Amino acid sequence: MLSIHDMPGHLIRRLHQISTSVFADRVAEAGHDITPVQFAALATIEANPGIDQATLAGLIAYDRVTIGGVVDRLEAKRLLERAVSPRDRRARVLELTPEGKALMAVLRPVVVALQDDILPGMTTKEKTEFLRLLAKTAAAGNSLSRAPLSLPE
Amino acid sequence: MLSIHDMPGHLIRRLHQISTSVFADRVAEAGHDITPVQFAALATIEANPGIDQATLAGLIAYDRVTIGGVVDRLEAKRLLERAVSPRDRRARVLELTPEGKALMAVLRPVVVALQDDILPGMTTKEKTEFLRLLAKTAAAGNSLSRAPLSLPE
DNA sequence: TGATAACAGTAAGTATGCTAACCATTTGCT
DNA sequence: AGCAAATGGTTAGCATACTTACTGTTATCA
Repeated sequence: MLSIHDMPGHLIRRLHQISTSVFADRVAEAGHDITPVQFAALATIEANPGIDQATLAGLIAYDRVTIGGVVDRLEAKRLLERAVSPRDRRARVLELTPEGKALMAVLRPVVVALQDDILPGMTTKEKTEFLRLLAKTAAAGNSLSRAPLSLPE
Repeated sequence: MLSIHDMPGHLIRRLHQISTSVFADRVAEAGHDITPVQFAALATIEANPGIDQATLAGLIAYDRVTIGGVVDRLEAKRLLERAVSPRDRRARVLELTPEGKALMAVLRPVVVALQDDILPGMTTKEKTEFLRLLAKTAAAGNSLSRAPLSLPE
C-alpha cells in the first residue's frame, strides 16, 4: 500500500515547501520582503530590460495572469516601471527602477547563498547528482506543466 | 553567474508545477475534481477515522488554517463529516462519508498510477535514486518548513 | 483590402498556503 | 482550587497560481 508519504508528488511538495520557507527566512533576515517569484521577475527584467509581461512569464514559467499580479505589486513597491510598448500597443515593457537595481545588488548574493541550504541532509556528491536529475526531469516534463518555460527564439 | 534557471529553488518549483499539473490532468480524465491536498486529507482521514483537524494537518504537513479551508470544501462536497469531539470540545473529529469512501476507491489507483508520470525523462535507476534522495532531503529539512510533518507519538 | 486568427493584458473567480490575532477549552503547575 | 500556558479552530488578510472570458491590437492570408 503506497502511503501518501512515499508518493513522489507529496515529497516534491514537501521539498518545495521547505525551499520557499528557507527563502522567506533568509530574505527576511536580510531585512527585505520579496517572494521567490518576485525575485525571479526582477532578475529576469534586469537581464532583459524592456521585456514585456508575456515574454517574462514564459522565461520564468508562469502564466500571464499570475505575472500580471506580481508586476502590479513590484510596481507598487517602486521596484519597476511599466510602460506601453511603442512597438506594440498591446504590450507593457518593464524596466527596473534604480531602487529595483539596488535591491537586486543586495539580494542576489543572499538568494544565491541560500540555494545551498534548501537541500539539507545530502553529501556534496548526492547534491550534485540530485540537481542533475532535477534539471533533467524538469526539462523533460516542461510541456506537461500549465505554464511551460518558453524561451524566445 | 548563477542563473535563475539553474537554482535548486527554481527547479524544485518547476517540478512541483509539473507534478500538480499531471495530478489535475489525470484526475480530471477520471471525471473527478479533487486537488492534491484534498486527496491527501481524504486518504489520511480514511486511514485514521475520527482524527481531528490539527492532527490531520500535522500528518500531511500543512498549517491548521489551510486544512480548515480544505475540510470546509470537502464537507461542502459531502465527502466527509465534521463533528465536535466528545472528548475535547475544541476539536473537530473527521470521518469520510460513504461517498467519500467510494471516491477514494476510484481515485486511489488513479493517483498511485500518475505518480509514475511526474518524473519523466529518467531511467528506472535514476528515478529510484532521485526518490531516495528526495525522501532523504525532505526528511532532513522537515523542521525548516513552516508546517513540518508531525506524527502523533 | 478585409476578414479572421492570434496575441497582450486584464477582470472575475477559485483554491492553496501562509501570518497574525482571537476565542474557547484544556492542561499543567503551584 | 486557581491560574497561566498551551492547544484547537476560526477570522481576516495577503500572495501565489491557476481557469475562463473579455477587450484591444497586431498579424495573417485569401
